[in-house]
Amino acid sequence: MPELPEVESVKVNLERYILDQTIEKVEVHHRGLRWPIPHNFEEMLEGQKVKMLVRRAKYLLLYFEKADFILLWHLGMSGRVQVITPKALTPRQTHDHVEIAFYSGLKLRFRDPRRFGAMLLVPLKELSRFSLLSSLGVEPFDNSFSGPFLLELFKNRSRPLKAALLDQKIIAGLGNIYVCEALHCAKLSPLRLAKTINHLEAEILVKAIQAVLRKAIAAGGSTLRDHRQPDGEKGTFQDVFKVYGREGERCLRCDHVEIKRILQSNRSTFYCERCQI
DNA sequence: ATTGGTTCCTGCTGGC
DNA sequence: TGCCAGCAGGAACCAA
Repeated sequence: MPELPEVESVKVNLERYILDQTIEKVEVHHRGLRWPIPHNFEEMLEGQKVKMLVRRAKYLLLYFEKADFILLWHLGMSGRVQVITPKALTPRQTHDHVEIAFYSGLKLRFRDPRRFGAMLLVPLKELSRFSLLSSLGVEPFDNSFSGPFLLELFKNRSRPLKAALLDQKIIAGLGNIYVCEALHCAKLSPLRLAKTINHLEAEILVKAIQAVLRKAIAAGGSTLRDHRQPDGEKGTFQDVFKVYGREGERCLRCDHVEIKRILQSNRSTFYCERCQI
């Protein structure tokens, strides 16, 4: 489940391989992602030299040296980017929908069984008003993301903290795993309404979100099933989850209380009833 | 304007 | 053992 830490890890790993590399050939084997891959996709990308990679929320943005567009890439639920070197060329698998070959001999494969991912070309001049990006909320590591800022964002929000934190229009990049972990870290109940948190709690929550994300990025993200670095490495943050997926196990902070799993807007929330108030 | 519910998709799991 | 319902989740979309 690529959330901010997974996408950031993919970005950093991918940079090592494709920065300054020129695309020789693009093959699309399945155009039916979240939005259909346009028919000029291949010819637009072929010949382009990768200049820069940027992560925004859970999106990966590829900038090219001479193109007047970017490649906007979302890994969806099950998306995985695989780097293949000429020496280790493996056969294409069922859900490898897109292959990008570079003149260096390197090849990228985008594998996405559930096809919730997306690959779009967005003109640079439309970037600032492109709705998928312009509607995104604050980046958790942005300087402006502070306690008072979060308090303002949550003012008048009559939704549980869980739902508010998952909303990409408020804060960008958190998914189910890291919302659960951050709320546990902040000792806040996922059931609390966003508008009820006070100044101190907002401060603590901001710090908790950043701390959890920072640790997860350092661990290369969480590998539950699909997530891998482009070079094949797994993330390890799943080994230190405090609550996510730990229903019925002991809370690592209060020791003897069992972690609860509840459904909030039809999605699992894991939390400790005792220490998350 | 906000909020909650539904939907897309495939692979895995648990119950019978 | 085999089948199938149910679940997993990111986020657009729709309805209230």
